[in-house]
Amino acid sequence: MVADDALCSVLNPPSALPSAFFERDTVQVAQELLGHLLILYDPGSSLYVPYRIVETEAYTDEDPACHAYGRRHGRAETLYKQAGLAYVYFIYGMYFCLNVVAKTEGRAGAVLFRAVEPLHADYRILKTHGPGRLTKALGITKALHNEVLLTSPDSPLFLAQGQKTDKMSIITTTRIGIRKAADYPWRFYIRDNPYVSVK
DNA sequence: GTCGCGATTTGCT
DNA sequence: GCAAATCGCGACA
Repeated sequence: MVADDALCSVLNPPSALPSAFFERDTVQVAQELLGHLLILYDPGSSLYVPYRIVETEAYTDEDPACHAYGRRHGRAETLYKQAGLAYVYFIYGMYFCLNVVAKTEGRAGAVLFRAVEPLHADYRILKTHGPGRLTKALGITKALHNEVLLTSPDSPLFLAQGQKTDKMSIITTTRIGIRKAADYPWRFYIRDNPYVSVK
């Protein structure tokens, strides 16, 4: 467990979420990731920088909008591999999008990170509302594609247990920026959080 | 405030 | 050739 406003050192690393957390239904994982933490390790200061996950979307192999839909090769191959891997792709000629593979055995699927909230004051100036801005602010590139997002302190980026607040309520909507399966209610965000990309 | 455009990868038609 | 899980900027109202 990490104090929400604290940076952690290598001597006291945040506890990563177990791989079993991601070996479940993709839509359920997308919902439950809200309130948990994305931790970025800064090698310069040897500190872990925490961000609260405030907005996610789910994509599965039965979903026409998913890169794995009807296909099992190319970049989408990662979506069939083990849960907890990073799936990073380049889009619109300019932006990266960060996902974590989350699905039951034999399936394919991932959760897209659309927005995070920097928990440490020094990082609150970053623009992290929106999948493109988020990856730009955190320096996430295709270099992280296929990296494991579970182990600390080996991974530069991983997911950790957050403090769930009693009053955190979750809004469910349709996903942003897609035409296929535009009616699927698979986008989730924390109500009233200022870092959510689109209210 | 709202609208339209350009950035220029990836993979499918 | 073109659409896509996007964003920032400049034009106009």
